Amino acid sequence: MASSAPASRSCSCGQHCAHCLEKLCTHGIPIFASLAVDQLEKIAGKTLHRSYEKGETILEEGSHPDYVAILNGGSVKASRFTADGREQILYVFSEGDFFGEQNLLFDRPAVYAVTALEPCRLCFLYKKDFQQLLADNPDIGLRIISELGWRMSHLENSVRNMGVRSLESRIGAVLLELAGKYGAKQDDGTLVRMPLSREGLANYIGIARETVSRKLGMLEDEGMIRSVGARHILIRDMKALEELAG
Amino acid sequence: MASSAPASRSCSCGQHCAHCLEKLCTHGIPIFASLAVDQLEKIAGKTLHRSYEKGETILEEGSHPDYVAILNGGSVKASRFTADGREQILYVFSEGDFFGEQNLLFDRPAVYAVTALEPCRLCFLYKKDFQQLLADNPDIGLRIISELGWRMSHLENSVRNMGVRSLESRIGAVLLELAGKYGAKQDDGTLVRMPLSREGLANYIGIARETVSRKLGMLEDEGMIRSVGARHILIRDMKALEELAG
DNA sequence: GCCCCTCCGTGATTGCAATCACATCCTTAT
DNA sequence: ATAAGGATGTGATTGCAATCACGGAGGGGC
Repeated sequence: MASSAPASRSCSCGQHCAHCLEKLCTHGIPIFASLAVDQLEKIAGKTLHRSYEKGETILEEGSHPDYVAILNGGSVKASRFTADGREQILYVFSEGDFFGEQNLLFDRPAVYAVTALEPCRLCFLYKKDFQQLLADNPDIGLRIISELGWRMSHLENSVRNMGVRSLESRIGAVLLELAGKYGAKQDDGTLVRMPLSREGLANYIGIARETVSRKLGMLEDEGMIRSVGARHILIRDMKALEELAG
Repeated sequence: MASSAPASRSCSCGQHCAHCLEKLCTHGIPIFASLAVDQLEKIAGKTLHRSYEKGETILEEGSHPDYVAILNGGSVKASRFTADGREQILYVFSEGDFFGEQNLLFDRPAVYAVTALEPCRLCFLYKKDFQQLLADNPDIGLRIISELGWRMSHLENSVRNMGVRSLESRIGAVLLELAGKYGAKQDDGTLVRMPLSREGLANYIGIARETVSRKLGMLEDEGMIRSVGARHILIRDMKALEELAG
């Protein structure tokens, strides 16, 4: 894993131009937001990079990764499996998200598998460098706590939603979430690029694939949304959707 | 809230005897584990203390507490409510657990209410003091990350379990969890003091109260457990229960 | 162009847990 | 002790989503 040669990321133009910043893998990552450019470059120089194709496994359940992985482009899913092979998707990560910090800092095995949902790029920061970084910048610890807090909010929402009976509100909630991450405003509504297939959606909210189809069909009949191809959904009435999601 | 006068907690015997350590509210709290005794005393001197009766609300959903609360004895539940008034319990906290750190560090409103399940004691550490503490001891930040990691594992488990169809395994999982926190080994099994009523259990795992009764009855018929009064359950066959929970 | 394979929608059936209704037990206050 | 109110067990019924089964659509490779 992550065995391809790391491209040097230091800014070759001798200045910190926008162009080079954009190519810097540590740039735009929330947990590194407090670092200065030269620090970003220093860290970037220590990372390994690798691209993954759709469907490739990045991290296996139960493994002991010795790196923090930072998602630099594309999106991945993090999922757990039950004994009888059913998948429960816990998170959909996209650019700027990270994973593996628990395993690295506290030597716990990974409790979920991470799989690419589309072609994506990751950068890996290894244990020693990450710990050094944390020691030098206590601020990063705070930012990690903050990010974990958001992630917990998300899970708390999931648990709450799954405890409720109404399937519709769960569908609504997940559509809103994906709209926030992958949606683009248009004249006639918000067009959402769906990183998950219908089956993926089903495994994300914990219901059957067929039920997802049926409920989405109902929402479409009501004029709330409209399917656009297989991988896009247009939200026509955001307000109604928000009300549905509660 | 927390308006009763704080008792001074510094060690009056002039030495760090076991007796006084036991009374020190900061002693035995995991996130403070790396602090020396004099630091523990210093923090303890800055805390406010208050006791709560069963059923009392400690923290309301949506409020902006400016303290971290550390549970010093007893147990509490953290729960969210749906629009139609249904309760979903997210956590059962007991001695040594803390809450409120997200609200305090990042000024986010509390997303769950916290209510006493039995008489309990809390100590409150206010914003300024907590931030100072974090700044002085970066180690505490790491310990918070660690604890949040465990809490996330718990939620990830909950989501996974709720995504699975089998009610039995969810019941089994929650019994195991409570056994770990409130269980005592005996000759004939593990006796678990149940902090939650049957309705509480139901709201914890997201199913109906009646179903909890029925499923527990089934487990009792199978000889796996035995109800002892209303507030205790004896686990007679731990192995079978673990298998059930997966 | 064609085939193959995966993803997706839809109908019919079934099963399981929510809900409703009520009797009983337990706790607690007076 | 006793009454009152809440918590709990249990049966009957119902509703909703899982499952099963299949046809169709779309997309990628050759």
